[in-house]
Amino acid sequence: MTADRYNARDAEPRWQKFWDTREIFATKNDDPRPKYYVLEMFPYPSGRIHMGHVRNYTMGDVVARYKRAKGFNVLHPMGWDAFGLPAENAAMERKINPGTWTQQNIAAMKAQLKSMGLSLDWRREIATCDPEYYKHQQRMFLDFLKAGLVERKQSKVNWDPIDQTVLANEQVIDGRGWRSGAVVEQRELTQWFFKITAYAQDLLDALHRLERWPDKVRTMQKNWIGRSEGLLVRFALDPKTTPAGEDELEIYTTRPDTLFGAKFMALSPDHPLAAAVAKKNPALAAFIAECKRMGVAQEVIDKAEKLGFDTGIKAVHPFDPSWKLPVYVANFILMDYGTGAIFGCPAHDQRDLDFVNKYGLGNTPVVCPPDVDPKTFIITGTAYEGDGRMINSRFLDGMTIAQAKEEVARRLEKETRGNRPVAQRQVNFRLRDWGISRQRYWGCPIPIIHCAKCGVVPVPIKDLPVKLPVDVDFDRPGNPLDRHATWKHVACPQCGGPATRETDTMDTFVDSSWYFARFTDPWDEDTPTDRKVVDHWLPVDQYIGGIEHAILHLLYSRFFTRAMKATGHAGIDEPFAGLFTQGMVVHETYRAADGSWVAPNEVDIAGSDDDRRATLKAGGAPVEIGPIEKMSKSKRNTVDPDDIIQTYGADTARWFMLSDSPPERDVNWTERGVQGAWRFTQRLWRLVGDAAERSAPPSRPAEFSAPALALRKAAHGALAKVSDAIEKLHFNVAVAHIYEFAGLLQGTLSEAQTGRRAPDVDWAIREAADILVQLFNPMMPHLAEECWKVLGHQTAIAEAAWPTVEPALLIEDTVTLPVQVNGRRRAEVTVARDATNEDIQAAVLKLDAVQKALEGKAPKKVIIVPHRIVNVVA
RNA sequence: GCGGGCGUGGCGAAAUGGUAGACGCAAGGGACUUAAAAUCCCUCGGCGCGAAAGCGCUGUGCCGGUUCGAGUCCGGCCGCCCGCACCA
Repeated sequence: MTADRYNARDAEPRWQKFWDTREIFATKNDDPRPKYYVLEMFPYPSGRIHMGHVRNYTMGDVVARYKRAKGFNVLHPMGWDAFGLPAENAAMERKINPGTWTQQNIAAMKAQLKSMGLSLDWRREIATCDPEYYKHQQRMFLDFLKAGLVERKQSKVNWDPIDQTVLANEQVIDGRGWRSGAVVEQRELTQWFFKITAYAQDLLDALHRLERWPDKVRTMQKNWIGRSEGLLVRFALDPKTTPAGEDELEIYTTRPDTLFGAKFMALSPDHPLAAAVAKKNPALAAFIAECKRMGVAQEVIDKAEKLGFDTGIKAVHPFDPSWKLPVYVANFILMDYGTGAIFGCPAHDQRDLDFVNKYGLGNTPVVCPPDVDPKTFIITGTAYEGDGRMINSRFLDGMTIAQAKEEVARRLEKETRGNRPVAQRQVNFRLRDWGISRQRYWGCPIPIIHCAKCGVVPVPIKDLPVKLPVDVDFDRPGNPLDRHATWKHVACPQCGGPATRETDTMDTFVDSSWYFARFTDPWDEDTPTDRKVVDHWLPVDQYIGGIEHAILHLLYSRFFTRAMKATGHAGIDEPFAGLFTQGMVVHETYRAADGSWVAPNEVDIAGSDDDRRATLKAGGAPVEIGPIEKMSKSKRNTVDPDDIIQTYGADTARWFMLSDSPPERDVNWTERGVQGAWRFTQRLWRLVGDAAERSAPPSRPAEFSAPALALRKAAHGALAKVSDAIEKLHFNVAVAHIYEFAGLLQGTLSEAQTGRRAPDVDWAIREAADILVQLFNPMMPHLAEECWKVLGHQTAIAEAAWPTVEPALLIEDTVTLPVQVNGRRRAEVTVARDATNEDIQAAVLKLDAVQKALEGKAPKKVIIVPHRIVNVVA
């Protein structure tokens, strides 16, 4: 006999302990079975897990448990992305050491993850703030440096003068530091860079091979890399108008075909030629200063008007020495794309058109759209950027854009000035090198020593790790490493003289760019990876995480894996063979009368769906129900996973996360939905209990009666469908099939209750119950273990093999086909499975409904799709 | 502006070009109960006919097209969401 109610609070910790002590989820590297590596993006240890984590890790766990049952040696590890700014903020606010704060958070979140019943190999746990982890990262930094993949160079950065740190673009809001509120300055700083651009073409090309990645992510990366093919053109400058030493201007264009529509040239305010002219022209110097002050914030750019300043310089058209173009400095030209200079063709570029309309430079259309008379084609407020034939372009007239591009390139490549061709073809990328220097404490120290005599000296590998000092203070802004009394002062490894450490630390995205490789052998003390082991496990077969990492983390990891290959730390290019990006967890919002946000657990909801009313639990004041939005602290519409697990159990939370929406879409967390999931766990428990009371014959019956056979067919059909859905990560579909099958088994049980008990039916019921429990085991593992035991199994279901479909049971003797007449469904016909088309046609034409629909006409054609449909065409 | 995705009942959603709405939620009706909860059964896109079983028409944002057959493929609109963006 089983208890009436399933008690998750009792069962879940018990089974978690069981799995733990038996080390059921400990993965061996030398296991001979085929490998399967499933990974969810590891969390930042903020202190508490949130529902997004629950969704992410539940999906991964379903895959892990399913693949394990299917006979794979599954690697399913977990760790902590443990460096980052929040720890420093906590240090400042609460006077607690960032390391201590992080460790406390890890302990708390690990307990929460354990309460979810995830099938993780915790022996492989890593934290990126652990010197045992980051020493290997420092080692790879040095190897990358030796391989020419790391570079130190000056670059323009956002500098917060109050916090005295570099800010990422995302941390600059309306031109001000997000924390200090100070107006951010543009500074030239010397920084460390990973040369991701060295792999720009390869990172782009390989996207085509990532077939199990969402198209969306591939497209985003493609756009981010931003390849363009164009022409570098050297324009001669009219010496009469140009400062000494400057005789030409090189520009980059993807539209050399529009060269005869040129009206002006434009330089970036950061262009050296602009600086040269500004030396003798205070008005230009002032203009350039104004442009730089505008900054890079998105808001500013959106609103900024196109502004220019005429330098007085004239450039000579490459096809016509008598054609002179004015050279402007313009605020919309970026120094770090192409050459920082352009020629402007206003008729076919909106920005250029806006510019000439402001400065009265006019425009000449050179590409005429199809079906438009060139004589009447004029451009006024909107540039024409489409296809067409060349006009007003001398020798290009009549050509297509592609032909014209080619013709211009061919001619200018042949022409020379000063022994060099006037133009050359060039591929350009939008992608920039990855600046990894951060003026922060809580990150991986960059293992470099600066010596006045020897310059930049790598820390010898034997001296790794360069550990972070623990005795730091956060009472002032700025980098505590820089002002630490002793830490940075060291002897130069080369000359032994006094030297200082690099006090910048690495961007935390470096930490997460190789953790998936470290999981394969986290015990290796000497090297970042064991080549045999890492090449066995990688690539990750299924990676699961949020879309917010579509570019940064996923692109950095792709680069890092290539760099690891180049330096012998791995043998592959692509780290993630399969990628799945899950949707967010969203929830209704609530607002009190005074406009303040109210949390879901402070609200009572009454009324039906179309007339729902919310009131405060405390006091009963009315609450306004707002739109459904992403769970966030600011809107207070979060639900605490601990509360849900306490109230309903982890299995219920997991089930609901999977059941309601397709995994890539947002899921709306509702109390009703969770209750529905909870009721289903209880229903399964009762159902399995009832089934367990059937004493199945010890051996399989030789023959099955119709009801037994029907149940067996349903069980094996469900098995096939659920397996297929899990393979495709269609968890909501898998859940639906389980609901359906559970309902059917329940129906059979209550029918069998009233009738005479038959051994073959009982046998089929026991088989069906076993299959049912196996099917929901990946989603609700604790309940499954408990049910498995009730069904009399001696071993854990976590170690049971996935059941095998009996293919014969999926084949019906007869099939029922819908019959259409002229595409409208009129009847159905049941025929033998192997009936010939002639038989089917004869049977169909005999049907009254068909004859009626034909209205005496003879059928022209009868289309029979085997086992699918019949369509009679009259 | 460029790129990508989506649009199906009251709601979340299913549906290799082949019976649209599986499954769940909500709702309505019934059984059980002193009552409630829980549980079980039935109904559930719209319109119409019928006492009922059932039958007919209509229906997947809008307009066209391809096809024996379109939620699905193609073209054009409309709407929503997401990403990128003075990238020459």
